[in-house]
Amino acid sequence: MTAAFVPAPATRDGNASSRVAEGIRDGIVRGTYPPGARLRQEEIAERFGASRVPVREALKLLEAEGLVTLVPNAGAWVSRLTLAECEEVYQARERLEPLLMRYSMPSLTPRDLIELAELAQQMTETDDVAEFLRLDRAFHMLSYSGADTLVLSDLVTRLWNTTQPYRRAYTLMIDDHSQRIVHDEHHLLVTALREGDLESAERTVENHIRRTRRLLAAHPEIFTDATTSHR
Amino acid sequence: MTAAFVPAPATRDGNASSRVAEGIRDGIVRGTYPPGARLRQEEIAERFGASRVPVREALKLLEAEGLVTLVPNAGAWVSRLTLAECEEVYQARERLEPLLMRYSMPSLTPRDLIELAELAQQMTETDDVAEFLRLDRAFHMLSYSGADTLVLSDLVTRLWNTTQPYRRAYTLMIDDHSQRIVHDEHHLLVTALREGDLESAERTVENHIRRTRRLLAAHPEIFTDATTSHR
DNA sequence: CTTGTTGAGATTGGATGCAATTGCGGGTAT
DNA sequence: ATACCCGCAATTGCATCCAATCTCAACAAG
Repeated sequence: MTAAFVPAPATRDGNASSRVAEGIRDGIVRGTYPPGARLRQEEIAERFGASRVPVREALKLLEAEGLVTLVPNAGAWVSRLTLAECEEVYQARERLEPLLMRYSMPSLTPRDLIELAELAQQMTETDDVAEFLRLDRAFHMLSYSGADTLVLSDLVTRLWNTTQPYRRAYTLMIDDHSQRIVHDEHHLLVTALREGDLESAERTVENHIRRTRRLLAAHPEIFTDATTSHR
Repeated sequence: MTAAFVPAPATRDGNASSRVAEGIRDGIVRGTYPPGARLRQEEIAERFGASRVPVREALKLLEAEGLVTLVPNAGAWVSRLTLAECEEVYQARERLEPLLMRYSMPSLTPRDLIELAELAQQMTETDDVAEFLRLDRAFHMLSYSGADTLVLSDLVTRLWNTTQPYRRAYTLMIDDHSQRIVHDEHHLLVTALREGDLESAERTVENHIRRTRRLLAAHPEIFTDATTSHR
């Protein structure tokens, strides 16, 4: 028979619950759902063309990922981190990401290195915050793409996800000087990878994360939310 | 009014889904549900006196915790780790637990230290594997109990949970020599904590985990399962 | 003006029932 | 004997429905 004539409602792959979870996760990471935002089951169900049952399963999943805070009989909110919690995540990342880099580096191809350099370059050329964040994430994820790990890459991705809203808030207010340092660090990382200097790559990653952590700590106002006080 | 006359079915606190999740998690950690075991929704629902809906939510939660592997339209199994994945978890622990120790140590009370020494002593006196594992877990968790962290302690607990079945399998086959080393390491840790030597405490923890990782790697037969081939 | 109370509406939690998919066993052809 | 195919039982996925609980705004008291 010829190709399918099915309209393909654009939302037809995978389970409803996984689809919903992915959608909400995406919304949180992209900033559509900011920290503290209430997530109403019915609203989400309608948004994804499903009933409330798969939505609740998705919320449970995201709760375990740390992206959503569930209060029994009350509701679900996008998780909000305190500065202290955010620093915990960053400190965990400082220790885990160099390890992941160790797994990844040996398997990075010359093609990957070229692409990394391109991403780093593109980051210097954009003014759009969303684009900046997208490129930054793509850059680092690509630098870890050589790692043939399941647990570790998953873990790191999750830590990235939970802190993404604060990276966004922070990115909105950094000055040219700080931005320059970010670019320098990325360039240093690419260089270390190119030279096959694992030690240097690991330390560059660690420093990159540490510096961001300290900058976040210097801007506690990011965490004292202006709107509601939900957690 | 006087105390409630409700029969209290012993399963009456919290949501059904949380209760079920806790129950299954407990079963996996205690070894009741071994890796690879099939988890049938209806069976679990009956076991916990609930319907299948909260069971499914619990399974989703546990999937995100890494304890359960969900295959769409097929079923749920207790997660089975390969040796490589287990080593990933242990390497992550090697980096995260010293950090957690750093948070915890300053807040440990003299009472905690006494209890730690007691737990370490009790471990040398038991022959029962389940008891040994229980004490080991209690020992380490107590050593981290000073940490006023949410993210980090949660993370570490989860990593412990996912590898618990393999610790059990491994404990079943260690000789007196290896067991002696475990006790020595615990004693060293208590000493370091007592002396307030953070550096030493961190390194002892790291070494303790690293040694276990290497011993697990020396017994790959633990991971090649004899029964089914489900993952 | 602030704080506590109360009741209706909104929202979540869970059970049941049905459709969809999978896995498995017997049968058949090679 | 082996590989393949088909059909039924078992199991999962999901929508709907009802009960339980919370939210919130209006109101009253201090």
